[in-house]
Amino acid sequence: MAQTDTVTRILDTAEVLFAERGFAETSLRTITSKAKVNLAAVNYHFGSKKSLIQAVFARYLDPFTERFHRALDELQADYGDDVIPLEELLETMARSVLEVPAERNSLKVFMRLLGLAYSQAQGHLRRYIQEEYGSVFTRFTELVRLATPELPDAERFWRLHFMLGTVIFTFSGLDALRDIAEKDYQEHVTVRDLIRRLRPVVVAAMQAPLPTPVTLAAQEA
Amino acid sequence: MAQTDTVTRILDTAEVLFAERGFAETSLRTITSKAKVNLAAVNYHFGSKKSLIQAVFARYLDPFTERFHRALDELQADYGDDVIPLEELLETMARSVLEVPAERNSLKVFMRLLGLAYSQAQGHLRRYIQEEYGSVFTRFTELVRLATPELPDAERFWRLHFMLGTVIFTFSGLDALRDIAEKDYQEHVTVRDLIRRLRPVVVAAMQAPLPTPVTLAAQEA
DNA sequence: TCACGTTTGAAACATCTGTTTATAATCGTG
DNA sequence: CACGATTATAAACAGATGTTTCAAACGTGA
Repeated sequence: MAQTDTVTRILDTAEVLFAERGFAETSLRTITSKAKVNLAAVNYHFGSKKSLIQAVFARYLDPFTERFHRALDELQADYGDDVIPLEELLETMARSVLEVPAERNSLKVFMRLLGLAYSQAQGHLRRYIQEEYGSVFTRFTELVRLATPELPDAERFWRLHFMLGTVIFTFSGLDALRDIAEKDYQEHVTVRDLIRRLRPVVVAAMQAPLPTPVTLAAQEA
Repeated sequence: MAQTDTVTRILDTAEVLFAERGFAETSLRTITSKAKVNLAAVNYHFGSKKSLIQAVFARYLDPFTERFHRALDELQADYGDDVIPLEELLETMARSVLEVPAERNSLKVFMRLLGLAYSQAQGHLRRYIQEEYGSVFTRFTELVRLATPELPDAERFWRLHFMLGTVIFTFSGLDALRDIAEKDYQEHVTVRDLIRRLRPVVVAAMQAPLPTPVTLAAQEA
């Protein structure tokens, strides 16, 4: 099939270029020439550059959400009415993320794309992701709520986003950080290695003591 | 002075547009028309768009590094040969960051720019910031090393970047997150409020137990 | 083999980009 | 005031961008 080949070749090329340089910094001409397809092929198969960007995300997020949902199903089946511990939830999420690009060798690309989705303006992207994949995260955060009853809702909300920042930021800048780490500490860092380092940090962060409440005296400006 | 007025009007406009949409997505025409100055003024006063971007950063980072250096001086004077506790170091850094845009009301812009510096390609920017302002961070991380002697060097390196991600990500997406938080939890979140919430999380993350070392059995692929 | 829908190809389109040029206005200073 | 330098302005430049057009090539079922 010539059609499918062109489509996947565009997607394969686009995802690494987007991950490397961002969306606005990657032109369709760069993509199509590197992918060895005609310039018009993008607009023919995807309609527009916007849609191409969304398609790139869908190819990662569709399998991820499906796996993540299934993993949460199993977890809930195992625990029945018992509360699922926080570590289990985090572990399950990490595993679901890791499994997605197992065939492809590009977890890096996946995480970098997520980072771009947050940091780049691209309003349409945030809306698309929220609408298309928001439900998994709602389900996940609800389970986290049950696992951390001692946390006020607002506190848990912020801490989850703190940790989201940690993960996305780390994997987004992975290459640069890895270079420094390798030069300074002579150790090659794999993604699994980073996840091993992240685990205790994230758990400790979620279980940190509550902040001191603001006293009236401390309120100024 | 007409010159100074044009220069600052360009910088004032550029920094908020950059923060809102990123560098590549903000054209010089957008900046100059919104700033009500001539298009050629940017190239006349700054030389190029690249240099304008760097100038925007310099206007934040110059005062910050100066304050931060002075604050660390005082801290080291107070503690003499004693080790400065981690909390003090973090507190000092937070205070230095907060003081910079006190006159301007744009801590948000400051943090968002930092986020962009990391996430956007813009190789020249990372180089510029590293060369121009790397020394303060070296000094800071060295003090953190003394404050956390139990951490292996590589572990501390990664944890510091984990926390950098937390902070930058949180403040970068502050507006969006604030909207959600306000809607869901009926509480208005100020920047000082967020810092109050961040403190125990960051401390707990830095002091989290060390990750379990990789066993030979667990090594696969 | 023919006809038809799908896919490719090269070229052109209009628009936007950062930068430069040449001229005019403005300012500070003697 | 007048002169020289600095700054502002409008116009043009060369190149890149996403998108569209239309003819050619292709694949497939009759």
